Amino acid sequence: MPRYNPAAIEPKWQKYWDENRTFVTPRLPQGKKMYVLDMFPYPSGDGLHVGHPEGYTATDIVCRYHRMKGTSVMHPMGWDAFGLPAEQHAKKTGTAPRITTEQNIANFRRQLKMLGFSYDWDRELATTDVDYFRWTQFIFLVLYDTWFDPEQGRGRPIDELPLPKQIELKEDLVREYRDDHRLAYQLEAPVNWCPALGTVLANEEVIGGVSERGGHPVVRIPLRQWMLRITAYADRLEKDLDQLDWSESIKSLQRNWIGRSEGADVDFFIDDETTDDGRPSRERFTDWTSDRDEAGFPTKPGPDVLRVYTTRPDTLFGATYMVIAPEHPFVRRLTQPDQAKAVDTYCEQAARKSDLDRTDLAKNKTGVFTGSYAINPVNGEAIPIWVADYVLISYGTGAIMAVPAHDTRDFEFAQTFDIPIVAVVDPGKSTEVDRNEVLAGRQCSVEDGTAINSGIYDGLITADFKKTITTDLHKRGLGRKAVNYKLRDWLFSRQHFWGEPFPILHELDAAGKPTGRLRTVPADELPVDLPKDMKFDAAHDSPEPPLDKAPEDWLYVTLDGKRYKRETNSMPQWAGSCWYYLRFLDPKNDQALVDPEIEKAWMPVDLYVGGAEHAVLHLLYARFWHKVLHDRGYVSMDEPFQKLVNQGMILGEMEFTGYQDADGRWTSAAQVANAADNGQIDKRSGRPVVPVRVEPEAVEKQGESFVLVADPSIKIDSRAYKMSKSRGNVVNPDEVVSGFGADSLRLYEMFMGPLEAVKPWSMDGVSGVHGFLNRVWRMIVDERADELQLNEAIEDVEPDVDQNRMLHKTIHAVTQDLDQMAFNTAIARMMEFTNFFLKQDARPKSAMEKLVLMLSPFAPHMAEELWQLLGHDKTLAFEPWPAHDEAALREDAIEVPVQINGRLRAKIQVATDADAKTLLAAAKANERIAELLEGKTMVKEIVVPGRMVNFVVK
RNA sequence: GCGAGAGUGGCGGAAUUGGCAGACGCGCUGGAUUUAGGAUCCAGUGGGCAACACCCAUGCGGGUUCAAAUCCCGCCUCUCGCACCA
Repeated sequence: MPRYNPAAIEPKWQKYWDENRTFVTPRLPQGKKMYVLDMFPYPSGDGLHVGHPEGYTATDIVCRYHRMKGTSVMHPMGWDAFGLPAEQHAKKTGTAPRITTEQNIANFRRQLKMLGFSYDWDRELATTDVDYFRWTQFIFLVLYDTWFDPEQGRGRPIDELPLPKQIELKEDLVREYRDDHRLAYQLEAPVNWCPALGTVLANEEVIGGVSERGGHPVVRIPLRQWMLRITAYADRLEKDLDQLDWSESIKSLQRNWIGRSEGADVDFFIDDETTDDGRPSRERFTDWTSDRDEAGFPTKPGPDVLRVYTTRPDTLFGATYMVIAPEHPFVRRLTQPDQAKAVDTYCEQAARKSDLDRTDLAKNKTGVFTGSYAINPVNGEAIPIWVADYVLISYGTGAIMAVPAHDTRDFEFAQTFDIPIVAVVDPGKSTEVDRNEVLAGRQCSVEDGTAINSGIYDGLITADFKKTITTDLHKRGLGRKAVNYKLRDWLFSRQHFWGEPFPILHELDAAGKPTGRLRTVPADELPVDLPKDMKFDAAHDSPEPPLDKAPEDWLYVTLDGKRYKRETNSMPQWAGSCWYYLRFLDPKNDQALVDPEIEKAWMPVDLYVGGAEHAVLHLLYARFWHKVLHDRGYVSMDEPFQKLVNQGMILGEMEFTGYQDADGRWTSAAQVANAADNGQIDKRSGRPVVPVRVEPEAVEKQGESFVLVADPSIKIDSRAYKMSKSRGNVVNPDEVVSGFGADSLRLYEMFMGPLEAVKPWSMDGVSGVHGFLNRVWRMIVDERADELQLNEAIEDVEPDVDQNRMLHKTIHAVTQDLDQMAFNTAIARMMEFTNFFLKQDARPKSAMEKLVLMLSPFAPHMAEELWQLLGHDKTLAFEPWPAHDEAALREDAIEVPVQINGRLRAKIQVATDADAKTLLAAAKANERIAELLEGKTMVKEIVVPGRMVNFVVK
């Protein structure tokens, strides 16, 4: 088989690596270590997608490269295998989720092996393995057993939680107090229950009050849930980003999500007793302030105040009303009888809306007046308290002071309800707003500026004002500096079968009702496996988890004479992926989640590659767990992923789209607008049009855009779309491998462009790199012979100077590119090498060997085959990476551009090390330059040795 | 609206950080070989031009500099994320 035949050599070498256990990693690294991790896939029924091999090829190249540089490399692979699709499949077909999952894993494993990745398959694991989720459950117990000590800034065992004196000896109170501090706690939280689908939906699956799939009504009902107190770690999760080698854009996504803000908590006096006009009395307010003056600012607000959080304490004098969220506990209390009906109706409506609906209706502010007033602590003025759903109960204190002059939302609200607008910040000269309009209260300005209408604070600039007033409020016991986060606690339970069961038992009383007392399943009795034989209903009629219908012998447990019911919620898919990188290090350990010695030797993950879709949640959750495990002494470092790279999405092939109406008449793409019914119309005629795929031949570029060749007045859209089944532009790796081979697929995915960029697929591009591999093959192999043998141009001779220079230039460039993960340019370098040596009649064997070694991380199958042909009897996986020789790079002469007034006019040949003087002389001696300089006045001569010469003349 | 990133030939993309714009690949054009080509080889290929002279050209408009894709200012467009977070 003298022709390059990937279908034969790829399986051959895959078998070789398997049988020789080439990539099995030792327990502990020997010498320098490198832990390279891929985000493990969810093994869907559709199989691998060309997006998967992109990141996997990149990490495989890095691993193979570093092995050749003598590093101990850890490179495992596994499966994020819990998830809803297998459960839905079970409901439809009756096939148990475990069966479906195993089939899908087998398919994924086959596809990954087909691509020749150098994973240590002995470490393979799935989050659904009972031996694995035993430790996921164990970590849950750690979370349950931990409270966050804000003073030390770390998680500590719950029995170290200091107890307030008054509860010390009361068992039930102690229990409650502890439960209130655990990192894992229970909460009644609303879920989206869809009776028609018989399932609980995630927020993003509910659109406009109905399910995304099928459009069935969804109701929000409260359900007991498990929560994880990730907010306790918000500060560390944000700060520690600084020490990580992640792209700024991912860090900023995380920072954004955590959403730290600094401001102040401020108490506004409210009172059940009011004067005739319905406002709190002056005297009682004065008494309150003097009380506060003595007692200071209380940690928890009492019933006599409405506490707000603000990032703009400098605008306190401009607060003309207050707003509390419809769910605020004071709503009822503050509502005056004549407002009761309006407030009730409003709150009821708000309760029915999902968070999403509330924000969708952002355009118009709604709200109702409660009839009550609060007193602004800085100026003693009584201001009305409203209820409005633009204030969220889940952020800050669920109540705000509204400063319409300097907050756009408050401004809109105040305009709608005709509430006074008082400017307290003079924006000065501003490009954003009209200063006079702002001062008159007709325009809103959120900019910093100078304080006005603010009593003794007038004249202060915003930043100083904030500091000063926060200190003053604190002194008078009216407020305090505060920090808030957008990050919410993590809703950690799902009403699904196919997830990790919680190791939690609920105590039952004699009547079989829960007493509210919990008991954990002891760590040494884990795992809690899922019940084996469970029937699945296509839908069930209650939002309770499916495990509620588990067989009784699973569901009920009797311990120490007490009866318990198992927790029937299951953990979310995130749970298993939160710590898999630790288990890979020690996957068979049945004594610990990971042996500390091994953990210390291999962690942290030196390179983590995956899609940007996990930029926020997965990475945040995993970092959170890692920090808890660190605080509790299970792992040595407090960040798991040192370097993170996100591969860009691979889009479908470029498409040209034109628009036609029902009669087949074209409409220019520039004229197309979205119609109300999701369709598209011609803006001018109003006729509906439909997108039509246009062949590339029918299109040409004209100026900035593409137009129809047949009618250049018709503009055509050109873009690549995300691959999707519905668009029919999905590329299947199996297809590419059978057409071109795995090496071509790998090479193409790396050659497309920078790893992190979003890029469109092109089958022609695959055939392009396939052609390159063919040329490499022909450069080394005698294609005309019947037997596999070396090309007769391969000779056992020293390279000549030019050949040697090309060789070492290539080594130098490829090595540098690999260090920077610039795979596309590394491949280009090897193409140049190949183009050069194909023209050489004598190809030194040593040079060919070095190319094969450099190519091996990219196209390992072909490289192994050629390496063998070049006379080696074992794998090249551990051959030393070629080193370049600086001396070989030297050129005798170089070409230097000569410019006149910055324009290229000639190129001269000079010695490589020519100094400025020589260079200048050579430039002036050039015929063309001399001619052009004739009769001109020299203003300046710029000479950069080895680079260029520029004459500035008049 | 806020945040991040990006705009370079027909297409994907290079450009050692201010120093010859367009490496490498695709596509296209011409030629060679071939029964044939979606195989292989050779040559060409940013635009204008008879021209290898010259002019224009890195989203647009200014600026700094001997010199700008690269630095500064102001716009425009696209992609992604967040979205009433007080």
